[in-house]
Amino acid sequence: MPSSIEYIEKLRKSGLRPTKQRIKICEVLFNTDKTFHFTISDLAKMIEINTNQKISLATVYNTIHAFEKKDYLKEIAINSSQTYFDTNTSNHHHFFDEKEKELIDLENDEVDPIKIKKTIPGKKIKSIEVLVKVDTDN
Amino acid sequence: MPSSIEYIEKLRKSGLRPTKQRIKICEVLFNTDKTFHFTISDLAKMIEINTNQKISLATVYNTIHAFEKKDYLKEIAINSSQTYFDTNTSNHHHFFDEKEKELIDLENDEVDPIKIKKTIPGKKIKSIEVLVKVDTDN
DNA sequence: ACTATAGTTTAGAATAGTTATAAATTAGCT
DNA sequence: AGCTAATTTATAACTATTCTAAACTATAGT
Repeated sequence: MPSSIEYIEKLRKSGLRPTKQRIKICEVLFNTDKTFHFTISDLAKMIEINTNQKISLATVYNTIHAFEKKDYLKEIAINSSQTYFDTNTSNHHHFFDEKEKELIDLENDEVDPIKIKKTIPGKKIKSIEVLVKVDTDN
Repeated sequence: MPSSIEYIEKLRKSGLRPTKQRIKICEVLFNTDKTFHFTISDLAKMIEINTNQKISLATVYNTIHAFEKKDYLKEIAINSSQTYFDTNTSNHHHFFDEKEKELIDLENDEVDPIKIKKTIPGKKIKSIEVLVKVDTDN
């Protein structure tokens, strides 16, 4: 459970000025043992609940994009009307329940290693993402 | 290279009335040996080029969704500002070049079988999609 | 063939998520 | 304290997509 001083350090180290908005967003995202998935609107609600200080939606977007660029967060590849982010930045995959719009982590060691046999001339692999769509069992 | 009569049959068989708009869209999508990837705006451009008859954008959306539901097409899970579709409905995966916004097929037999070791109680797997993000090799 | 009806198309409005703008504020230097 | 560049902010703009409701059309039954 890092303190705000640690977030200030973390932000500074990655070249981001530790503003009170960024520190607050760090607290909302990282003051927990478990990682989680969220959309911008989820996050906006969490901030509103956790705080008296209001953060503009534009700032929330800016901050999340900055955090993503600095690898505090990962964007998850699904198409949904909203973009999902993950505070778990380790190499891992996802289940997605389209009905519940719910994401569940699928750790790397829960999937047999993905071996890609095809190569594309002039291109190198940057990431491999597995999305397992699930449905209610009936 | 199916003829429009074959598209009429195909549409009827799946319970879709063979309107001239749907037949034209079938021609644009399926009158080719190779399958391909497209966005709605790609498709709208292709229709404009291939035809004198104008098709309303709402109809293009309606038709693509109807075709997707009938498994003429597959939607590809990536997050991009636009949704991608694939005329290749076989079980397969994709490379995605984020810079070029280009998709490349990765056939099922070009990836070692994906074995998911985790299960979610009450949920069953509907699909497994692998997205390999690539970057210019340098 | 004619008609009724349900399905389809259409233009345009509405919606929603996201990005851009440009003015006000703030962090961090000297 | 004062300067400067980075950041925040409210709001406008943008864009992909969906909705609406009126006009049109395929087709089944007569």
